[in-house]
Order: sequence, then C-alpha cells, then structure tokens
Amino acid sequence: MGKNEISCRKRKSDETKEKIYTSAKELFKKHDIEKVSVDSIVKKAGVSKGAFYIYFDSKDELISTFIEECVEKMDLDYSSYLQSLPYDMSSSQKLIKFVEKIADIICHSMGYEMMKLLYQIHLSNHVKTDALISYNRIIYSTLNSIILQGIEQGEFKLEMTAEEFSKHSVIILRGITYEWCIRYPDFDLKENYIRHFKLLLTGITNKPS
Amino acid sequence: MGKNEISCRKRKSDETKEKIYTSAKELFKKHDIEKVSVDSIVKKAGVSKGAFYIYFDSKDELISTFIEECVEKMDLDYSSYLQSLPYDMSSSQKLIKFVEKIADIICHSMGYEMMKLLYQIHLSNHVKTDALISYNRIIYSTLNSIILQGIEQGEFKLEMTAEEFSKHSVIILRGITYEWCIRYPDFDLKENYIRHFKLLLTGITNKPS
Amino acid sequence: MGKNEISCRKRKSDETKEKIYTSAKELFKKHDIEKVSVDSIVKKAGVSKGAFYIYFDSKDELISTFIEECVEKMDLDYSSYLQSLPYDMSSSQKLIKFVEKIADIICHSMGYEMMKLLYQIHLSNHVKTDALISYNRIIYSTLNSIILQGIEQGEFKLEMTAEEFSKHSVIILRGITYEWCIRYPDFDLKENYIRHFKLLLTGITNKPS
Amino acid sequence: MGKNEISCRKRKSDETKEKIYTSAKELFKKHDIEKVSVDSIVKKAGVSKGAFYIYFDSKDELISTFIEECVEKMDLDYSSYLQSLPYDMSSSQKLIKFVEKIADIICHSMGYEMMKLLYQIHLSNHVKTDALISYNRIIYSTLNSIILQGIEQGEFKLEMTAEEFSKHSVIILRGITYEWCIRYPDFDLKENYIRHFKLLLTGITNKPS
DNA sequence: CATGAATGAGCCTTCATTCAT
DNA sequence: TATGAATGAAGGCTCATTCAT
Repeated sequence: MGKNEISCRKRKSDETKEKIYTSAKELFKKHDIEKVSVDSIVKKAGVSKGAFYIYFDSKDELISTFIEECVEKMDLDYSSYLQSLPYDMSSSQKLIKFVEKIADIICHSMGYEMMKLLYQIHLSNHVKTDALISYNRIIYSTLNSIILQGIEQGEFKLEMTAEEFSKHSVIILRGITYEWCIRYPDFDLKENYIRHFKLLLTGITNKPS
Repeated sequence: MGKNEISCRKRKSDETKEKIYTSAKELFKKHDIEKVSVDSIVKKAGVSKGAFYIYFDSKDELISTFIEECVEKMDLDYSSYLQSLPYDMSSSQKLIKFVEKIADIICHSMGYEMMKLLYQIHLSNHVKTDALISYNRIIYSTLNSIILQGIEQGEFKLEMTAEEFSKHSVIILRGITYEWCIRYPDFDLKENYIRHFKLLLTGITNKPS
Repeated sequence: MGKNEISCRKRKSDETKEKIYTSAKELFKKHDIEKVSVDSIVKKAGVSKGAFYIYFDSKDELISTFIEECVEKMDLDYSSYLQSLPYDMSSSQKLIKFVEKIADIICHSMGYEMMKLLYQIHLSNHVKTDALISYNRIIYSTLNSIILQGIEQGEFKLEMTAEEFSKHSVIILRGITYEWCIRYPDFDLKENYIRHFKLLLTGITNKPS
Repeated sequence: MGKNEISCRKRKSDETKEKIYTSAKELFKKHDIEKVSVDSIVKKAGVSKGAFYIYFDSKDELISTFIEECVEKMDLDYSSYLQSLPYDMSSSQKLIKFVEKIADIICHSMGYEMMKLLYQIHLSNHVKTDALISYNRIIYSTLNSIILQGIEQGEFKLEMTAEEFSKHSVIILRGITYEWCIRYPDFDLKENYIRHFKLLLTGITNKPS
C-alpha cells in the first residue's frame, strides 16, 4: 500500500540521517571537532557525501543541531529533578543535592567526551554557541530559586543579590567541570562539586552571634 | 677566523629563528591559532618557507614551544610578584592582591587570544599537555604559602588543608578565566576574580565569637 | 471507461509537465540560467525530481525547448504587429514604429535575463543554435517589406539592395540589444533603437535637390 | 653564482606561470569559459593544483588578468595606428581606414576564438568586466577626434554631438563583431565594417544644396 | 644555511541523474 | 505515473611539507 511504502521510505530515510548523525557524534568524541571532516563522517556512516547534504545544510548546521540536542537534554534533566526535591528540605541541603544531581547527569547521562566536546565548542571561534550559553537559564533560575528561598527563610545571608550568587555558582560549576575535563579520569567531579559548595555555604550561612 | 665565522653564523641563525618565532607569536595573539598558516608566519618574518622548517620540525612543534614559553613566563611573573608584596600585609589582602595581579598579567601580558588558545589546547585531543598542567605548580605553591601564613597568624580557619584550599582556588581561578574566554569581551576578569575571592574569604576568615 | 481514464491521465500528465515548464521559465527570468538547478525547478513546481526526468530527458533538453519557444513567440509578436500598422503610414514611420515595438517586446515580454540568455547561447560553444539564427527570418522579411515599400513609393533611395539593408538593420538591432545586455540597467534600449534608426534614415531618405 | 641561480629559478617559475596561463587561454577558446575548471587547466599545463594558486589568487583573477591583457593589446594597436594616418586625409577616409584597421586587428591579431570569448565574458554575470567596457575609451576618443576634425573642416554635419556619434559607432562596431562571432566563418568582418560605415557616412556627410 | 617553487591530499559544497519502491 | 532518497563526480580552494638549487 501507498501508506506502507511511504512509512517504509520515511523510516529508511530517518535511519540514514540517524546513521550520519551518530557517526558524527562518535567522531566528535574521538577527535577535535574542527578536525572531523564531512568525508570522514559519511565514510563512517557508509553513505555518500550527497546524502549528508540532504539531511544537513552544512557541517556547521549539524554541529548546531548537536549542541541544541545536548542543551535540551540537560535542561530537561535539571528541571525535572528540581521538582522532585521535598519542599521542606533546607536550602543548603537542596543546593548540595542539586549540584550532586548535576554531577550525576554530566557523568552518566552526558559523559566525559560529550562534555569535553561542548567545552571545546564553547571556546571555538567558529561555532555560534549562544544557544549553549543560554542553557544556563534553567540552571540559573533553579539556583536562584533555591538561594531566594534560603534568604527568605533566614538561612542565607548574602552580601550580593541572589542572582549574582547564582551566576557565581554557575561559573564555579563550569570551572570544576572544566577541571574534570582536563584531568579526567583523575578527578572526581561530584566530590569536588560538593566540597566546593560546602565551602561556599560556610561563607554565606547565617551565623547569628 | 674560524671561531668568529662560526659565532657569526650562529648569531644570524639565531636571529632568523627568533624572527620566525616572534612573528608567529604576534599572529597567534591576533588570530585563532589554527588559522595562522606557515605562509603567513614566514611572510611576516620576511624569510623563506624553507627557513621555517630548518628551525622547527613542524608547525605543531612551534606551537608546543610557544605554549611552554607562555607557561614559564606566567610562572615567573606570578612568583616574582609575590616576593614584592610587603611581608606585613594581611593574608587576605595578599590573596586579593595576588589574584588581582594574575588578572592583570592575563589581561595585559598574555591577552585574550592566548589564554583562549591555552584553554583550547588543554581540551584538545591531539596535543599532549601534561607539561601544561604542571604550570600550576608555582601558582599552587604561591597560594599555599599565603594560606599557610594566614593560618599560622590565626587569620584563616579552614576545614581542609591549605593544599586542598589552594587547589580549590586554582580551579576557581581557572573557571573564571574560562568564563572570561567564552564571554569576552562582556566579562570583567579582574572584577570577578576579586568578587569571588572576597566571597571565599568570608567563608574562611576566622571570626572569634 | 478506458478512454476516459486514458484522457484523464493524459491531462494530469500534461499538467505536471506544464507545471515544471512554467516554474522553470519563471526561474530563468529571475536568475542566471546556469544557476537554476533541477532541484529549484521541481521545488517551485511542487513535484518530485523523478517527475522532471519523466518529461524531460535532461536539463539541457528543457532549456532547448524553452529557447525555441521564445524564438517562436518573438517571431509571432513581430509579424502580428506589422499587420496592425496602417497601410498609409510612411515607411520611415513604419520603420521607427516597428523598432519601437521590438524594443517593447524585448523589454517587457521577453525581459533582460531572457535576452541575455539568448545572446549567451548564441555565443556558446556547446549549444547548437542554427535554429536560433533562423529566428531572423521573420524579422528580416518584415524589415524587407517595409524597405521595399519605401523604395517603391520613392521615399527611400539605397545604394544597396533592400535585402542587404535589412540584414544591416538586424545587425544594428542586435548590436544595440547586445549593448543593452552588457550595460543593463544603464542603457535605454528603445531610445537607442530610435536614435540609431533615425540616423540611418537620414542617410537613406531621398532628398531631391 | 647566486645571481645565476636566482635568474634560473625565476625563469622556471615564469615558465610555469606561462604554462598555466597559456593552457587556460587555449581551454577558454575551446570551451565556454564557465566550464573550464582549474583542474583541467593544471592538468593541461602538467602542474599541480597548488601551483595554480601560487600564480593566481583565484580562477576569477586569472580571467581578469586575461581580459586586461586583451584590452591592453587592442588599445595599443588602435592608438598606435591612428598616429600613422596622414594628417591631410579626409575624415571620411580616416574613419573608413580606422575601422578597417580594427577589423584587421580583430581578425588577425586577436582571432575569432578570443573575440568570441571576450563577448561571452561580457555577457556573463559572474565576471566583472568594467575594465573591458573601459577599453572603449581609446576607441571612443579616437573616433571622437576623427569626427570632431570632420565637423571643424565642414566635412560632417551631425544632429547629435560628436561624442554621441562615437558611442553610436562603437555600438555598431560591437554589433557587427558580435554578428561575426555568431556567423563565423560565413561573415566578412572587414567588408561589413566598411559597408556599414559608408552607409553611416551617407547620412552625416554635409551636402550643401 | 637559505630559498621558494612545487606538491597533492584534503576541505566543504553542489547538482544532474538514477532507481527501487 | 510518480516519488524522493541516494549517488558520486566535480568544483574552487587551502596549506603543511618537501627538495632541487
């Protein structure tokens, strides 16, 4: 039937695109992204060069698609987790739990190669990463809400706005993740996240004299 | 005389090498390192392409040499600065002054392009950077000495070793620098260094109740 | 019924071919013909790429068909116009009116892109244009009849045959049109046609002393 | 000696450039210019692709160089010829002699293929031909001076400026040359030049009644 | 030592055409 | 008839490296 034919073709076409995309991702993980050529991607995928340009406007577009996928995935993971935290947990605990969760997502869901790749792309001049930087929004707002709650409940006392503190936190998270990438596997991401945030908490926790 | 002739040749050859190297450095500061071609280097140096390959085995070798030099230079700057700090300054002040100095060196002596390059290389798969990571040694020991002094004089009170705290600090410095690289020029490196270290100090400063 | 089915199919198939052809024509008018891809044609026509190759052996075949159609159209326009001119108009006037009409047809009916294309094809090495050159026939005979009438009525006095003069005129028309193509849009085709033919008329008009 | 070495190398290098340039020209004559690839040029020249880009910035640059060369050559020929005409020759005769000379230069010095190529390039959208159009300057000014002299000496009587008439003449020359290109070899360029200019002269020659 | 002409593999991208469905 | 996924040769261009001189 026509319907079957169409869906069969569509399926095959989807498979081809997926093959190309997957091959690209694997190559990105192994080699510097700038060094991965369209040639090598299609060779690995076992398709023609022309096929590549059916599914992607350009090599850059594939990279963009890839970044957006990563971002969406991380955002989803972060936000879904926050909602699962018990409301009556202290803000300090929430903060620690949240960064622990981030570490888990990064280590197990994203993986080392992928994160390193993302950090590389961030630094590259060539690829636009506005989307990537905007992935912070969720992480920012999440941190922000935790901090605000802590302030309201008298648990935290800051000499800066909650927003500024959130930015600071993201920078630290990113810094530790960067360190993880360059010291892998001799660096425990989660442990370092926790240690550093505990240190931070010492500084901001309200100690009524 | 033979001797004179040899030393004369040697001098000329050294000059040629230096010219190439200097030109390469200037280009690296201005453009993405991957985009700097051997052609552009020798053109700027005013020497032949063949000359390049007399003094450097490959473009990669020149880059490695260059990176090592950068690292040495930074190390030297850091340690020489520390010795210039008045002995009776408080450790907190010293810490702040020190990170301020690092920011100055990075911004004005190294420059944005070079720092980004260093960070890219750290993350790259094909350049070995074990030597690079060891550039931390000086910065670690410098921080360590400041912290230790602070502890001895009762100014700091840590829940971790001074060494651990130094590591932590370097991670933060690197994290902020990374952020600077990806947000350049919309990010003030020095200001952020100071802000974040003041926050840290709040947490570690000894507050006798 | 069989018959109906067949004629229905035929109609649909004709429509598809027409759609492709029309889309191609529109694109040819807008863009350099070499830059119009089969892809863009079928996309505009809303049919599949396969359909294109059902109705046309190749892209070149479509172009040939298209050119022949253009030529036929121009011929038709020219000759139909001549018949509409009042019989008692002077030959000089007829000549001027006729070249004005040609300018109008070229500018508004054919268009710049198409004329340039025709002139390019004329000069191209790989497209045979014997048929194209014969498009002159109508224009020649039309001019010829005007000139002959002028001679008969004592209005013109030539030192060459009417036929030769017609050839000359066509060369001039083509020359001016060529100039229009290479100076477009800074060249007024009609104005130049008129000016140049007025100049010609000065030379051939019979001035009894 | 160093000097010899240098001149030997330079000579070889010049030869290579010439080989590339000559091969390109030959291919341009045989095939539509757009269809001539860098690959085919270097293959014919027997050099590597890289060599091409040592001597020419791009394929377009080679074409431009080629055009300029043609233009210079023609300009030189035209202007040198004009100076050789006896001063006391009548303007009509000068005009005829001049267009005869142009025909000779085109037929024997430039050649059919080259002229056709130039006319093709003129029509192409891709290649900038401002230089080509400006090649008219010499031809314009030459014609202009002849016409002006004719007017001053009462030989010509125009209803337009000398400049306008020169423009007109160039258009006609170009038109006839175009016709020659598309009808080659069944068209006598020189004969047609003469015939058409004689016709023109009939129109502008002063006939005191 | 120094030169710089020459190499050639590699890059990204386009597009007319085919063919299984 | 009609589809559209797939092909693969070709295009212009770059650049690290070599080698005869």
